Amino acid sequence: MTTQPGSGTLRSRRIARSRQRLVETALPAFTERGYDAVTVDWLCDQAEVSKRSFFRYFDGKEDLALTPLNDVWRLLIADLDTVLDRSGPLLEVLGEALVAVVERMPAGWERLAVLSTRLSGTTPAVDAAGLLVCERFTDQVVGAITPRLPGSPGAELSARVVCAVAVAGHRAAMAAWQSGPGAETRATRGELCALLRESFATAPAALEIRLP
Amino acid sequence: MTTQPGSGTLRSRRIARSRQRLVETALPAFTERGYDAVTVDWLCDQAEVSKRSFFRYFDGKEDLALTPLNDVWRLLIADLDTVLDRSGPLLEVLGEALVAVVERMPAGWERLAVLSTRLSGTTPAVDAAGLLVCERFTDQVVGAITPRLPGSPGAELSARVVCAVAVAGHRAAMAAWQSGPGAETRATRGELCALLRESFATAPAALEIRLP
DNA sequence: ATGCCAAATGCCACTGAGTGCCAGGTTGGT
DNA sequence: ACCAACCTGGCACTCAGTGGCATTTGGCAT
Repeated sequence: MTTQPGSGTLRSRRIARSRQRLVETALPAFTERGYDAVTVDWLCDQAEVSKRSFFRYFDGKEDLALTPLNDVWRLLIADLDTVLDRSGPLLEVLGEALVAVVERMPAGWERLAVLSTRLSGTTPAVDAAGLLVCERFTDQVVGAITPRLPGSPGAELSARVVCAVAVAGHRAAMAAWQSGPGAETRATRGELCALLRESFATAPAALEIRLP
Repeated sequence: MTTQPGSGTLRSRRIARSRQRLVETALPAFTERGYDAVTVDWLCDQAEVSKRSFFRYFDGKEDLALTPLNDVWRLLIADLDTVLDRSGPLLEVLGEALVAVVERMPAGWERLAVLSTRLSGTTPAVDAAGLLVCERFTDQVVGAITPRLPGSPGAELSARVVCAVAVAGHRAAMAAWQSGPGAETRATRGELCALLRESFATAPAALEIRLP
């Protein structure tokens, strides 16, 4: 978790700082020396955390690599009940909520998010883990939405389809954002939000696409 | 690969038989004793294949577990150029091609496909690997379609969205198919194709879904 | 301040996936 | 029959991830 310093108990702040230190160490190292070449043992050494604690903080090496991205989804999941109280097309609601969550991420999130996105573009294991998190998000949405749309047959499939589109839009936006020149230092949150809005606005028309 | 016996050279038939033996051994074992409890070493022992060869036949343990499902996507990818020569809405074209590929799978495919689907429902690592294969399918479609739709801006995003919907429809259909009573022995290919057609037909309307 | 308890930590040994290397065997073509 | 290419098995190795347990430490009530 990318947590603001100074919140919660001393204990939880220590944990947050350790996690933060690991992420700050890992992402640049992965980028420079390659994901496989950077071992968990080395990272633990650098961040002065025992390997055992590492696996208490993160679900695994991929989870560490995806922290900035996963934080977004986790936060969105945490807010789901509030988000789904709004009315309107589900895809729009999810899109706006996603933008809102991105805007709420802590300062400096951009730099790590860029590295994380690039990493999932180059490292299949990381990409797979990221897709899994998105799928879990979908499950949460389905679980939260079915009771809200009583008696509508096929609501589950519809929710899944909408989430799939949302995830695809998110991935496309992240890919475009990350690929800008000098993105690792210059990519701004405003640009990302604009890309996200654009993806979500364009997506519905995509189903019309025809082969000539 | 679930390959028909008797095709190709002696060498490739040996390989196909070894792969087949591994899959036939693995999927029931995974189901009965649990994915983690069944080790690669044990499987190699059973199928009389060296561990070294195992990793030459499969990309990993997950790839083995997903063989029946992955075969479908791989075959679809192999046929992509032919498939995309048709005209009409991309989603429909992909849907029909998917059904056609399923119908072409070798006899007895159903039994293993059911086990494989269940496995990805219960084992996150397997599910993640499955999602990755679908994502690679998407990449292939994007790569094949961009040159065919010259000068249409946003064609890439559109293709990705359509593939995401196709994948979601496929997953929903497989989940429904596999969950039928006694599916491990009684699930028929006809049922699956019907479910697939239904998913693909219903999907476009899903984007209209609204919150009250 | 003090002392207790639950939670966090570190350490060590262990399992299991996956790989590099190489020597020997099999196959298919000529 | 022979050769080159490819396949195979075996072995040792790395590294991710876990179980168990003794120890520390922050939180909190007194």
